[in-house]
Amino acid sequence: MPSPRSVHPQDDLTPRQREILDFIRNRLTVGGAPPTRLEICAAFGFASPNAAEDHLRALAKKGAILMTAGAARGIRLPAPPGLPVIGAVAAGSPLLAVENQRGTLPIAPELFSPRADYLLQVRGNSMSGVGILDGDLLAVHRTVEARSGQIVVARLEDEVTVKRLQRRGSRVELMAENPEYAPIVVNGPLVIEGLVVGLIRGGRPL
Amino acid sequence: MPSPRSVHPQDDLTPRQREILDFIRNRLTVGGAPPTRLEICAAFGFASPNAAEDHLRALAKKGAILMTAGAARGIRLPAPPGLPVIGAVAAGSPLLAVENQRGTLPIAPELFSPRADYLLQVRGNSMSGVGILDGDLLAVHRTVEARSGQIVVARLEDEVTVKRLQRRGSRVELMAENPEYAPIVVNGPLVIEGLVVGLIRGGRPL
DNA sequence: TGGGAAGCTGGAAGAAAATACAGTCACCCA
DNA sequence: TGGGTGACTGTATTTTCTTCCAGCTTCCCA
Repeated sequence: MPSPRSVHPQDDLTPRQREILDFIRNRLTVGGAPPTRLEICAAFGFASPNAAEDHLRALAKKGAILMTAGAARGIRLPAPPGLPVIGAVAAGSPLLAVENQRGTLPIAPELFSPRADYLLQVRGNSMSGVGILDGDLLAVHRTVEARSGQIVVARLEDEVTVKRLQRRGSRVELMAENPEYAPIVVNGPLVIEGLVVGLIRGGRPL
Repeated sequence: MPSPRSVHPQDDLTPRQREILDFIRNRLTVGGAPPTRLEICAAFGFASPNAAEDHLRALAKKGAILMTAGAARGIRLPAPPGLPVIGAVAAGSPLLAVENQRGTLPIAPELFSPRADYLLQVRGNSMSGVGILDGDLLAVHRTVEARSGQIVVARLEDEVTVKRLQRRGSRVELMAENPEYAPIVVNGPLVIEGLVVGLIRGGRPL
């Protein structure tokens, strides 16, 4: 079995490599074309093009970039720039959620702050009070840290739900934003999957 | 006065030049980097790199592309691909609206259907019933045609507002989606500025 | 009817870029 | 106390790319 490469190749990069990758990303979005070795040298103060070459080799080996041999500016990003769309999640009374990627939308993760890692399609109207409606795509930042009052993507057993996190002392509650839905008092294992950092609605006239 | 170059530089291109431009656009989005002269030759069957060079010169002269002299793959697109963000519009009781571009967000117009032409920032909560909240960015498709029941950007005198259009025979009403706001019965001049085709909320955790 | 403009061929010079080879230095780890 | 890895310097070679030159054909239009 081949080594199970991380879903986020940038996770196992060194800090320096991450800097290089960020620079390449920036050049691709701002300038429209990937940098050359010499441009990387100029940006980081390297005296030798081989310093850049080494970094690119390392990034390519880790899957963070793709390189076209022999081509000028032959650096490409492996994943088409955009956010993966994850299948519907129960936002009504929690239903089974499938972590199944439906596709990709050409939206920059940096459009949101903190950066979005994926889009999650909402099912149900339990959060309609804060303008999250059935079918909306939520931009989610992957994290396990969430403060009380924030809207989170949470997993209870095998069910994924979007709710407002409420900590009252030791008690943890998941609050809907719709009077028709009662708060869920957590006593089983709760996993915070991420923080809701944005919302996209579209594809048809509203 | 210099010739008033069109806002859409691709409008006064020859069919062949448009083909070349489309190819460059495709390479930029699919491949991540602009093509070289020889790659253009290969794609179109040219025998000489100068055929590509001539086209690039023509495209640059017409403002459809920008070229960095001496750089490999030095072709760039003039407008950063994205949607202009228009300043806040009154979505409460209609206030003065400024058609002032604040900036640009890197979002593909084709993300919405029909295609979005600009983003309009909402002020007020008159449309909260359909999940449009204060500060949201609405994706707007520029059109004067709207059917009854659609959510439109409308101009009444000098005021711009977002409401649901309601035609009852000859009477035209602009309905809020919030019980605190009364319907507006239109008797003065009404201009439909566009159709709301999407929504983006972000920039901070919700 | 003649003169641009668009759209090409063919060739070639020189700059820009990729890439190989041979090292150095610091750090972590077994 | 090595040995591997990351992060570089310095030099050199080859390939890719840009860019220029000189021409050719077709079409439109004044």
